[in-house]
Amino acid sequence: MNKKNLIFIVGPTAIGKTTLAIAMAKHYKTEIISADSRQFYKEMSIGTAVPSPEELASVPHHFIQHKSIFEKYTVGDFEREAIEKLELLFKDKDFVVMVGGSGLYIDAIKDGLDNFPSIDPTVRQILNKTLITEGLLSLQERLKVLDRDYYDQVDLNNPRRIIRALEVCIVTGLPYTSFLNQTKPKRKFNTTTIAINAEREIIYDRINQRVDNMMEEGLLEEVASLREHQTLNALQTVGYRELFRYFKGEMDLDTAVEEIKKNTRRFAKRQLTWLRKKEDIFWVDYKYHLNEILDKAIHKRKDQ
RNA sequence: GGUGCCUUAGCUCAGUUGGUAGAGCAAUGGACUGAAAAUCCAUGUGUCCCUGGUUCGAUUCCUGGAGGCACCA
Repeated sequence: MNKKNLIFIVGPTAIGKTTLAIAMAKHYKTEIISADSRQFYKEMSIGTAVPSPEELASVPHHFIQHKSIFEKYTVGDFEREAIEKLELLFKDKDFVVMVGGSGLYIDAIKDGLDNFPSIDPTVRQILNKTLITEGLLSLQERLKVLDRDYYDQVDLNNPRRIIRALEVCIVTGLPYTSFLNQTKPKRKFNTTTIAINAEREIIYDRINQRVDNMMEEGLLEEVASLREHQTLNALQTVGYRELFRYFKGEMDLDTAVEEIKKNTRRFAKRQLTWLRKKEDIFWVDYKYHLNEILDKAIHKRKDQ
């Protein structure tokens, strides 16, 4: 029987995932891997709510601010690096904690993504231009020719989905769908997923409070220092985009802060939508007791 | 105290020549395999302030209240 266990801590933003992850990691005398698509970047810290220096010092963390916003970094890259790191950690640990709010990144570790060849980024650039010059319909028609199966199932209104499929089709000469549902190697560890949740009103209160705290900590200055890079993908992030707009004079500061709160609320809602459909999640209230989680979610096999 | 105006969705308001109502924003539900804090789709949630009256029928008209705003005292 496999004794290696990966514990995922998930949930909407600002619910307290970091705190639980640290408590859990301390309990098992282990380390934490972050699966947060924005805390990867070393140039961003206030707006991404990376753990505090004290928190980072209390338990070893990985994949926090290990990349630059100037680097291209994909879910696939993360999957490879994180699995490699996990194998290393599992050499002398039975438990590892992974924490993050990016559902796709969690799933990539839990179940694995299909293998795709890497795609030259210029292909996507060209397709993005085509979207502007020729319109979505033109891209839809190309997809219809190159991958009729995907054309029939994809959300045709979503340019991101269409462009992703097209870039794979164009570069490989094969339909996008031909890469899907490959038999993926089974993970060499067990997984337990713990999702923290609370009433919507409580989540929203916490979000509002956190945004105010970020502003007090100097989010405005952090964003100002990144202004010239605002078109980079990593900076397409709640808390940054709104303040870039403020600097452009599109809205006053109070409005920008309200927009940050609103967009963070919407983000939290999308996170919950992603999690709700999962069947093997152990949901806990934000006023959890660690021992209860350990007993019921992780050590449940002992009782059976 | 007097006069005028206002009270309809969480907010700002429109509207019904009397047949129980609709916009914007907010919100809610959903999709999503290398951009994912991204991107995309769908949805109106309501003692029409209260009370009597007229009427087959009142959120709409009339009486009387309550609250708000403005002006006059």
